Amino acid sequence: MATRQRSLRRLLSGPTEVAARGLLGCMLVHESADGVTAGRIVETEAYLDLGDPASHAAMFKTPAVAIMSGRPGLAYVYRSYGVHAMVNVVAHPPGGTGAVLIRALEPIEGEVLMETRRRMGSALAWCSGPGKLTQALAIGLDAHGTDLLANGPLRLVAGPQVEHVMVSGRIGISRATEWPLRFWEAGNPHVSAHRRGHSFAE
DNA sequence: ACCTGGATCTTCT
DNA sequence: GAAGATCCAGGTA
Repeated sequence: MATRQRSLRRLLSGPTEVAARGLLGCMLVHESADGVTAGRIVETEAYLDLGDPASHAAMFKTPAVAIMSGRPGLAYVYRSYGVHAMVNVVAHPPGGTGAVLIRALEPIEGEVLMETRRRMGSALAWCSGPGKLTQALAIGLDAHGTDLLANGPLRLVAGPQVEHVMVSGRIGISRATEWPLRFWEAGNPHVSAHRRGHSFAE
């Protein structure tokens, strides 16, 4: 397992878009006071450096965003629409900038907790969106800066490579919408349903 | 100081 | 298909 975490560190130290694809199939685990919740990553988006007009790195110059240039594996967490927390994993080559937005999980552990936190009956509604999964796993802004590769309560765990990966433009943004930086596991029902069409296989 | 626009989700019609 | 909830950063003054 030390080996697995090492390979994750290596994955996250490469190009952000490669990391976004490689994170599919990995697990996001959170041990909170209430109990353990965990899910398998099935949808991601890459946000690049200053050359990516949709990336916070190019849009803001705040201390929080600066973490995108920090050590690969750190968590970049921010609030969206004043309501939702979004989790990103810092990933870029040495000296670079970039992060991967975790957009959807397939619930693996702690389903009862997830249902309680989400107050939604269907399992498909628990983690099928970036704002949903942070609520289901109880990930808040206080998680910002966490090293997800350290063995802490909030962590990433490497998993088998996903075989069938689909790619499309990123969604919910207004710039560089055609850049093929959204990745998901083909056919997985836990992928966010919003604007699912218009995609292509790699 | 004020205004605007989001990497969204839910609950309506 | 549309809009409200609700916060924060950046631009403009």
